[in-house]
Amino acid sequence: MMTEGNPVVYHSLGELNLRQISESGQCFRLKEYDKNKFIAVTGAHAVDIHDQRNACAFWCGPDEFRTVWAPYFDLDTDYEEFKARMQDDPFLRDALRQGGGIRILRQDLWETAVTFVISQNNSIRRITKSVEILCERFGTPLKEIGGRQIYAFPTAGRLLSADLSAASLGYREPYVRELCKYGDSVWRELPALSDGQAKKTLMAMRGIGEKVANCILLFGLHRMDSYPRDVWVNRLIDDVYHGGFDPGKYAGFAGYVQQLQFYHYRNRRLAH
DNA sequence: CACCAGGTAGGAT
DNA sequence: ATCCTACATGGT
Repeated sequence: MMTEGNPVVYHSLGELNLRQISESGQCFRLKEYDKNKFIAVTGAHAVDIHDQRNACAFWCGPDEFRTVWAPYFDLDTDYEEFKARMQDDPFLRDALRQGGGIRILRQDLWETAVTFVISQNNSIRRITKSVEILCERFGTPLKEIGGRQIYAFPTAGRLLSADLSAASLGYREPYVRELCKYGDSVWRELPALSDGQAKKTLMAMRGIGEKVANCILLFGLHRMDSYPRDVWVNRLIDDVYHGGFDPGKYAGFAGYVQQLQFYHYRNRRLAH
């Protein structure tokens, strides 16, 4: 079914690594369901991707690849120059060696807003679990991949009238419910706003502070200058840079630098 | 048992 | 403006 016909083969050559992205903490639904086999979901689309050595096989038609997945994985952006400009920093050189296949995804704005409101003072494991429950219970069924039924991320309307207790959102539940009450217009208009205006609009919503707003700017609006500071990034700046790190040095891709730092530092620390 | 997790709201200073 | 703390839940 999902694997009939031919996949679109993208020659990633280290520029796209799905395992690294799935472990990078920027998204909560890119899942390795089998060795080197991933399920990606965005909006009303889901796809089976087989990540082999230097190529990713996307099991979808060329039109869907071009209009949905290439944009989602930011494949039309050239990261080479970003990488070149990090080479003078030893920590970033290491981070690139470990996470050079990370990209900044262009995720659905609504989904990004909800998932990062859930993320506050929470663990990636629990966020992922909560999001999975929300999708399974309240999302539209899309298709089956690897014997699993895949669901879309639920709409605001559906979540508003739902019993969210099974997702164990804790004290964040009312924040999510309040988010649902904003009309679609807010989310439609945000992409047209400047970074500053968009951030201000987001931070006026309950449950969205500076850090979560920065995550939504980066992962939901692809504002590459946004540099979210979570506990790990703060720790890392303290530890590796002795308090002196200026993301302004990386104008135009500071958010990408942040992802690499987060991924590398966190993995290193969790390794023992 | 204490402490932590991709923080923030609301109140006190 | 800046500092302080309670906050649900599950894992270590």
